[in-house]
Amino acid sequence: MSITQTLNQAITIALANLGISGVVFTLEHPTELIHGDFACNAALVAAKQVGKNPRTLADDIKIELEKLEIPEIDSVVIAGPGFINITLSKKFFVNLNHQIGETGNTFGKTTIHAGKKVLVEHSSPNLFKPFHIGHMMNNAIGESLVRLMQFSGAEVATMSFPSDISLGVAKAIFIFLEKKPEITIESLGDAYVEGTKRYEEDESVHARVKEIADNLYGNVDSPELSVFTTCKHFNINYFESIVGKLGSHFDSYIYESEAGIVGKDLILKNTPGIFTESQGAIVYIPDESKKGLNTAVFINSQGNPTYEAKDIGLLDLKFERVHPDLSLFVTDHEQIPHFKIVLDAAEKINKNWVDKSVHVPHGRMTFKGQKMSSRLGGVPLAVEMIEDVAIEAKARAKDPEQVKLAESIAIAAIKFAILRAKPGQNINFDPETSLSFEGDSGPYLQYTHARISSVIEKAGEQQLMPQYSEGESIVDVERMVAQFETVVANAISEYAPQYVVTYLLELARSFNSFYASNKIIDSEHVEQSQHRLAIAQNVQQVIKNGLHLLAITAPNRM
RNA sequence: GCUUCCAUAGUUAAAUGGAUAUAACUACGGACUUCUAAGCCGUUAUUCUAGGUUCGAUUCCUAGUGGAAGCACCA
Repeated sequence: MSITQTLNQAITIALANLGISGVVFTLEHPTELIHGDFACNAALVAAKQVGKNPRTLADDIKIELEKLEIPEIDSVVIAGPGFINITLSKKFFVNLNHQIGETGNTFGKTTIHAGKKVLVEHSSPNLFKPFHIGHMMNNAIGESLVRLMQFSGAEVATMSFPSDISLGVAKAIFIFLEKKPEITIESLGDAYVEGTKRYEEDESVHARVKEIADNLYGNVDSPELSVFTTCKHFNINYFESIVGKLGSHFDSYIYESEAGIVGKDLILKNTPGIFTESQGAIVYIPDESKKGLNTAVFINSQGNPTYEAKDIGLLDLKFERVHPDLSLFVTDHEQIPHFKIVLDAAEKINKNWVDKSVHVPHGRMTFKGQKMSSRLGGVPLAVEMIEDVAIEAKARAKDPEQVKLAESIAIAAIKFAILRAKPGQNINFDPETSLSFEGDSGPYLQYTHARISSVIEKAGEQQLMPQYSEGESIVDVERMVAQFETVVANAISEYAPQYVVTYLLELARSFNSFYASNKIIDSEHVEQSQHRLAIAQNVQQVIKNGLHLLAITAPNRM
């Protein structure tokens, strides 16, 4: 039983002994450690029901709690308007130290989604546009959710949904067939931009582009299909090499082309019925009662499925292939209205899909105050940005060994800037100010980890082994370590990686402060030294596990 | 016009309805004959406006101001 469960139960019993039941109270870590390890608001919430002053009631609850003699509780203090502040006992910390040693890299793992299957779809690329820093934002959040879900006890499947087909792609293929350039990531991007431009300027190419689109949508054997397939494979390799660097792996892909076929079929089966023909297209008209939902085109007048229909197909394929109990998908928040409509329509086809799906929207990166758009040039590519930041990291390296780490430090700095914010929030991304190696930053967390590794290694030379001592008093860093499990649990249930980020910063700061004023390796005070080493080791493990949840590497040296 | 989201120090961000709103960057100052100075300690500064609900509001509700997004065949 976790400490939270133990305390919850104890408070419920204490309340029951006072004849109080049905009170919904919270048990949380106070902002300041001075207030104890846990704070409970039961007295504040129940005061009215009982007709007592909150502080008086809190005092009564305290007495009942003390009667229970819970070994994990050291003391109970009533503070402020009537908070019940609980400080944990030495026994608890001894057990915790034990637990961290035993669980290691899985310390912090919960059972929130135990026995369930969770699907996470993220990082979906457009195969004719290079992977830019907007994609990197999606990836950072998506990958962190994957890791969090793995820590939820669920079996996790990952998926990406590449856009391989659209009228825009047909335009790009048109350019490719005409110019036959060597396939590179640049030529793909250029063809996309040029195709769009050409289509706008020259109406005479419309018929040919439509023909290409039809052949691609219909999977018809043709020169365009062959070029298209080659480009697609090329780009998937490029995509995998980048996301691999960022720590992601995808168990499977569903392409828009597949989803389009399935989606179109489903729409047609439900027309008329759920969908309606209108002006040559097939549309979905939401019920009058659905305020704010607009009519959307699912199959256009050319007979091709739109993004809406593709998403219906995607839902069908996801549930048919993976059978998830929970299906998360991560996209830009500008797609919120789109998914509202799609899910509203989807609910009428298969309610199960909608009940089990959760859309996790993220903000956009604004860059030097301007919103980035991939249709315009000048959007920084992910690889370029990593290289740029890595130059700075290299400049700080003290030896050739460290130069090799530059890239992973750069990635840490970038990911940190993304993950520290609430996912829905737009991020003002100015490398000058947002990307830091000092203070609240990814490298700061990495540095703290590396520093601890170094200390523990040095201790080994002096034959000092980390060992928890009952005689040593408990310090703030240890109390911080005890909060990790709660933080992970909250991050999982709210899809909120920023909780982990904020917590790791506090933990690292707390440790660095401890480190600055306490000598860890000290052969004259062996017991104390061993105890401090045990603390260092626990902090190191928690930082490592926390960074893992953010998909940031934890180097042993830097 | 309709719908939705957002507004926190000079800047970038944090805060399940809780206690003195948390940090970092910047600026200035400081400590260290100790294990990694990408570190530590200190100083200054913040909830858009007006109401409401509540024991308690950055958080919930109403109105306003300012910004962003979506609103028929792009994704």
